[in-house]
Amino acid sequence: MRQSELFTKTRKEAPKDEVSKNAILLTRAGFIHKELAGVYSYLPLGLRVVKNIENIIREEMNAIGGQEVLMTTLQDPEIWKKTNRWDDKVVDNWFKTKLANGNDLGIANTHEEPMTAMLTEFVSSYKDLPLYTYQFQTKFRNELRAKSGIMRVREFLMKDMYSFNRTEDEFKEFYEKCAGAYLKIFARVGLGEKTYRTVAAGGSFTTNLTDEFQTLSEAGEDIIYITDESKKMAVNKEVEDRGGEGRKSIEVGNIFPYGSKYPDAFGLQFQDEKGEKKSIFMGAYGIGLGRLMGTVVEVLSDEKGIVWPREVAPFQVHLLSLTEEAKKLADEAYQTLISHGIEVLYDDRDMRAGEKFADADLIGIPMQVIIGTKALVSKMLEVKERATGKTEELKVEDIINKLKR
RNA sequence: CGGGCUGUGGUAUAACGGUAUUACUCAUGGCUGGGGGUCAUGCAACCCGGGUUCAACUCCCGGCAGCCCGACCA
Repeated sequence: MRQSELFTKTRKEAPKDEVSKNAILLTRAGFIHKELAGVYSYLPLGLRVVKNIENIIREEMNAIGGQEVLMTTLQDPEIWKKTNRWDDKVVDNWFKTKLANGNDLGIANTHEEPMTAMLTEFVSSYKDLPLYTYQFQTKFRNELRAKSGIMRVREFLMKDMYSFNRTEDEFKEFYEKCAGAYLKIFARVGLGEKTYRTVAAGGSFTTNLTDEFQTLSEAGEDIIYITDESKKMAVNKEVEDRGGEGRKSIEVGNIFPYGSKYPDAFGLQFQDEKGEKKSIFMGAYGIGLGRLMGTVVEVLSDEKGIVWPREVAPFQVHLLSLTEEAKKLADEAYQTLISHGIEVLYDDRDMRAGEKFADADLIGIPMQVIIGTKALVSKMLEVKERATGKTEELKVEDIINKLKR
């Protein structure tokens, strides 16, 4: 798209109410807008990143047999009472509201209960299993204190998958498969080097140990000990306090074995080949999309701004037209690139070169194509890699080939 | 939820018991044109309520909001 038409604009100064790097850069670059503490809107550039992350996750979830659904934000309290999780004393971060008739209504903070309850309508035989459902859905959690920009918020988009298996072995097999899919996701969003599968305590509703995926970052709230660098394994300090050199990290995903607690609570069971009723083994698998986006910014940005990895960047190419004379050539390059299906942010604004460079570095699109007086003479385009600053001279066709590869 | 700090144009800030500074943004025009350039003109603000006072953005009380530390975090 043409940047002259983009309604957001960049800022030189950090907002005074943000301290975290992710919120400062994302706000300055025009990706997000804060509505309330811990409540952020996503602007065109930010939404593109979220959608890219969503698509990566969707591909990996589909690859392991996930079926996408979309469940509701408004939830029936009766469902939650069955597992004793409606009471504020048990789950204290509920947002709740009431119907016009005065009845209580829950506002989604997770979906174990409604998902399990819904499936009683469809699952009753061993032939119906295994089943893996997932969704991208907004969760609301009444955190006592929102903090760290988009890392810990009260309203956020989450991918939550739920697994339903016939046997514990079948469940474990899937659990490992999903762990593998998670590592692929984190690698694709550019965090592979720094992300570890981490043994953690399960929290209030799971007695078992669970697995978290932790990305090393000074902005993190957790501390992990790396147990095997080559296998990317670690253990959370909350499980095993060794002292010594823990590393700060951000929890970018988690997977939980639930056993049969939730399915049994709703009578979600199946009949095996012999007609016997059996319990279902359940698991849950979460990734917060906003937190993942914030983590990418925390880990990969530099002093000039954000550095998006290729697969999550809002555009593939940032085309900069530096002078009035270069405009015609830049227009042609823009048309050629988009006609080949390449997503281009075209800085066609009437501004000085310095400001365009600064904006491009702040916004962080991985490839910058710069058209100024140099290009008019050589007929070659200057291609600059945002991450390294390296430049090379290429023809438009070469750029297209490079991106298609 | 406990403790601390802070609320001034769209953004970031200054000063003051007598209605408000500067910069950026924005608008118009000039010079400029490869790393947020420059000159001129202009638009635009004191979180809300109460109190003290001749007079409150300023002091006091209450509220609301934001940030930080801690606790919490399926």
